[in-house]
Amino acid sequence: MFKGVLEGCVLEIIGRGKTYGYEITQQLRKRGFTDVVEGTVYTILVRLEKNKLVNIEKKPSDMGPPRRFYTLNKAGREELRHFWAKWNFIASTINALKEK
Amino acid sequence: MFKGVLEGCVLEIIGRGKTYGYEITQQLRKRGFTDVVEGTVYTILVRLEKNKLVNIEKKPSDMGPPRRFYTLNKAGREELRHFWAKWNFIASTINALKEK
DNA sequence: TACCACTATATCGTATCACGGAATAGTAAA
DNA sequence: TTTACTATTCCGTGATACGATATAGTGGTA
Repeated sequence: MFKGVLEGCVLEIIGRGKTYGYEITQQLRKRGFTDVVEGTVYTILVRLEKNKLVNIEKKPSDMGPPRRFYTLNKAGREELRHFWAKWNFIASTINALKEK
Repeated sequence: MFKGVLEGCVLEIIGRGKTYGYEITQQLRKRGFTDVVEGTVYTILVRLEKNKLVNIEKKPSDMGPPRRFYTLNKAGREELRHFWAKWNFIASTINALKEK
């Protein structure tokens, strides 16, 4: 029930525009997920690819090795919507438990 | 980072008064965690015991086999406080991501 | 009696998730 | 040439939770 929260966050970030693993990691860190490591993000990206939720484009970079750019496909956008619905449910359930 | 959310919920329920595995499961279901199964709760209870967060008392029941009643000890109450602090942080981080 | 429903605990195997570490690769600056 | 930074990949591991099943006790009912 509580699984895949980080995956949902990664989906959300990809949903905001074409991006790549390293940048996603930076984004997450900046946003409060301070101790997310690259390894974690890349495993999630591999999973997203395996589950066919993303399109991938490989482009050379002048700042290091080539980057793999991710965008959400239709299934990915659908999954993202599911994720937020699930999150809202979880958050309200737990907040209710907290308060009463 | 997202681990142990269900464990925290179990701690909260125990924190409200002496209770036992089966009853905890019912409570969780009633409160929205509709598909929590006994197996899951018992693994958590074993973990709480192993981590010395609870006191246990065994009492006969006239409604079935004897029950193992759990209460939080000092470490358990401390852990519960930690859990809610962590949860508040997670919830606000994710809600911030959701909104902007 | 035999069977079922409900209460209650325990245990085992498994999948998934996320972590941590290390290797590899590329560019640029010191 | 060494270091720092960007960037990806892979591998091993631990923790969490799920699912299924076994066991045990009580009470009702056919």
